[in-house]
Amino acid sequence: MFFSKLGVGILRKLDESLLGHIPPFRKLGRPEIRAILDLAEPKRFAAGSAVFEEGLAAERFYLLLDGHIRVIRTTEGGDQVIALHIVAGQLFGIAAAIGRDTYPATAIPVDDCLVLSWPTSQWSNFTANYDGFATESYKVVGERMGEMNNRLVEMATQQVEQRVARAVLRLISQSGRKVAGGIEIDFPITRQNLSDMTGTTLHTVSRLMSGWEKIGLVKSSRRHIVVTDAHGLVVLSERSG
Amino acid sequence: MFFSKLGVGILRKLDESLLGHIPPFRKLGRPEIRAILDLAEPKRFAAGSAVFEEGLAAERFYLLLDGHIRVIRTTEGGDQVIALHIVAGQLFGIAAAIGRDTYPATAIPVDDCLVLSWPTSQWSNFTANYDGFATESYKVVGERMGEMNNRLVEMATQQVEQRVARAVLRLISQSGRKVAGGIEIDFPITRQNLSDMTGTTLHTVSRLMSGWEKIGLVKSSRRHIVVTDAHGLVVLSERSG
DNA sequence: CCCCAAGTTTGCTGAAGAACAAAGACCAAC
DNA sequence: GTTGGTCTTTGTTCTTCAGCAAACTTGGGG
Repeated sequence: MFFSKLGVGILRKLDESLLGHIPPFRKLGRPEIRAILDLAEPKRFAAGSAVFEEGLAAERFYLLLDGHIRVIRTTEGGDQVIALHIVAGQLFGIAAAIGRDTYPATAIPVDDCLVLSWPTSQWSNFTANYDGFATESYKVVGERMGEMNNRLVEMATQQVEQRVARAVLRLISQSGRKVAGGIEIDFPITRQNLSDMTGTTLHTVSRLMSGWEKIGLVKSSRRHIVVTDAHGLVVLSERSG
Repeated sequence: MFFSKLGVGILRKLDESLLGHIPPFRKLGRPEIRAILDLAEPKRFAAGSAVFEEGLAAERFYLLLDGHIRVIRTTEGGDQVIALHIVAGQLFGIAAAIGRDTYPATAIPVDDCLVLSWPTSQWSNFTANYDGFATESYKVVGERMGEMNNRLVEMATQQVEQRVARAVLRLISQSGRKVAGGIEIDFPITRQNLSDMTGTTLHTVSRLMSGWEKIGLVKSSRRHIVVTDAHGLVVLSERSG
């Protein structure tokens, strides 16, 4: 993690290049980025401590600088569903972008996270005055919508094994790190988590993973998954219909 | 249907009040609405003929004036999933709003539909120059996202009976008409359609509906459903977890 | 170093619902 | 009125996967 060793204070003097390569800010000049940074509140979150919770007033919007965030919804029955994962460089909590005034889900850091945030009241300022910010933000909304849509289709048409395989593939494509012998998911993830992403049980996920390990598709240990044969997993995820 | 008896030509001289009560245009004055109407292409679609198809270049965006539209996605395996229904007064095909240049799904009229459409190139003009248009459009995006999210959670956590019940309830809330003895879904809908909305089979939906009819929750005939005890259906939809 | 909590594996059983099958009902067109 | 296509119902069988239960593994904290 880039910033793990740095104190939060350092952000105050951080070079404007910090945001310069992140899509929503890519088109901006240094003075503009400086202005944006001056309005930002940097904050560190430990794994497990919610950044914001479903239903609360959306007072701020966020940018994840480092770490991974899990966006979850909890049903009345206590079931948890993981809606999506946020990776470094992405905006989140942007309820304002879609005309909402409460957060639709809860954001939980999976590991130590470093985030910037701004008051929601700044949203219209950003979209109106910073070139490309609105466009990029809506593109993010579009991508998430597309992903949700795909998952909906999967849930409706695919078997558990295919769904779990796709979830794993999605994770390595969004947040994979090349390692010797394959690609690993670069944040801690449990069978329970995978089952919350796919609408199944940890038991079933465990059985599937064991099976995959036996035929050489993955290698996993506690809270840790390496895909050793991504192609094989793709093939499996497309089986049967 | 309001316009069923009218020719399309009449739109050319339609009063500006036509759009005045529709949310995205609510804040506009008559000259502005006139300008928008002048850019619009009105068109009638018969049930079953696609307005646009998944994957095609998003050359226009649409407003549904009358009728009902079903937005579907088709898998490689040929399975169909109904993503949502559009009712009169709603924008659709607004890929531009979320930074896409192709349509993410196919739009099929369920009954005879009357739509207005504009070239996508006008999108930035509308959002920039017409007060409230952007805000309302993004609110629509937000609502659809919320609905999809809810369905995702349902698919992951609920049983078939609960899912189907909720689908029916959602339909009557979005597109219900009060009739003697209950609320009816005011467009034709088959068991197959309901199963495409809930990820089950027409057989299972048929069994469920028969059961519900027996205990007095609904009354249905060919392509036609009346909910006679909405409260009972809500109770049922919340059962078990 | 040991303990404990969190995470994982595995076996067994049963229920939900899909798949297969076939007949019946309704509607529109001829 | 007849015919054919679409939609619906109902029965039976079979698969998948959730539920329950219990043991095992792992790694961090005291």
